[in-house]
Amino acid sequence: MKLRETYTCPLELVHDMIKGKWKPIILWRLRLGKTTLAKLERDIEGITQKMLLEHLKELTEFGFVDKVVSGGYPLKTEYYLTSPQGERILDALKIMQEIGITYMKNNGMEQALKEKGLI
Amino acid sequence: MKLRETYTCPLELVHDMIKGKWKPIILWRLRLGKTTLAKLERDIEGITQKMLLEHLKELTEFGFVDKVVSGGYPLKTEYYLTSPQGERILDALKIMQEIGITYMKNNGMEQALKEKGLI
DNA sequence: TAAATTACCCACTTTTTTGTGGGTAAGGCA
DNA sequence: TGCCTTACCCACAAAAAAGTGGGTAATTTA
Repeated sequence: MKLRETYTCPLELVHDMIKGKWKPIILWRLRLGKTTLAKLERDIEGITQKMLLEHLKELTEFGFVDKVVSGGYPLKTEYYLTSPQGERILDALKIMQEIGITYMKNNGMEQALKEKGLI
Repeated sequence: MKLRETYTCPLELVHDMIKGKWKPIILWRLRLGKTTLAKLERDIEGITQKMLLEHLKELTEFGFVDKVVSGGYPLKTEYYLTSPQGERILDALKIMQEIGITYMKNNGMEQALKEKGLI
C-alpha cells in the first residue's frame, strides 16, 4: 500500500494506512507488548514472513509501530505499538473485536469463541 | 468480499466485513442519516454506481446497513445505518477520523483540513 | 402508452494485493 | 574462521478487488 500524494478525508488516509489482510491482526497481537519478528510469525497463524515484514514496515512508516534493535545473542529486534497513535488505533480495533464477538454470538458461531476463551 | 466459512478471530471477521476501498467512506456518509443511492453517488466523489451498489449490498448483508423501499414518484429506496451494529462501527471510524486529523496536522497537511472545515 | 427516473445487474479488463521460492547481511559463539 | 540464528529483500506467479461499458425492471407522470 502506497499512500497517495494528497488526501482530503482523514478517514480515507487512515483506512489506507491500516488496510491489508494482516495489518489489524498484527496490531492486535502487538497489544500484548513488545515482541520479535519470530514470535509474531509463530503467533499469527498463516502469515508468511514476507507479508509480516512488509506490513510491519508500512505500519512503522505510518507511525503505528516502532522498533528497537539490540545486539546480543541471539540477535534481537523488537516491535511495539507507538504512543499515542498505535495505542489509539487499538481502541478502534477493540470496538471491531467487540462487534465481532456480538455478531458471532448472534449467528451461531459461539463455538469458535468458546475455543478461544472469548466467551 | 466473500466471508469465509469459519472465523476464529472476531476482529478478522469484522475486518473482512468492512474492508474494501469504499466501505468506510459509505458508512461515514451514512452517519448523516438515511439517504438514497443517487445522493450517495453524488456525495462520494469518484465512486462508480457498481462499486456503490456492491459495497452497499455487502454492508447490508453483514448487518451494518439496512434499507427501506417506498414507492412513490420518483422511486425511492433509502439506506441507513443499523442499530446497534452500524452505529457501533461508526465509533471505530470516528477514532480513525480523529487519528487522521491529528496525523494531517502533524505532517503539514492542515490545508486540506481547513478546506473541509475540519480544523 | 411512451418517456423519465430510480434501482440494480453482468461480462470483461485492468490494477492491486498476496503468495511462493528463492536469496543476502550481520552479529555472536565454538 | 566457519556456522548458527535473526532480520530482511527480490522476481515472479496467482488471486482478489476495482473499473468500464454496457444492460434490464419497475413505477409514475404526461
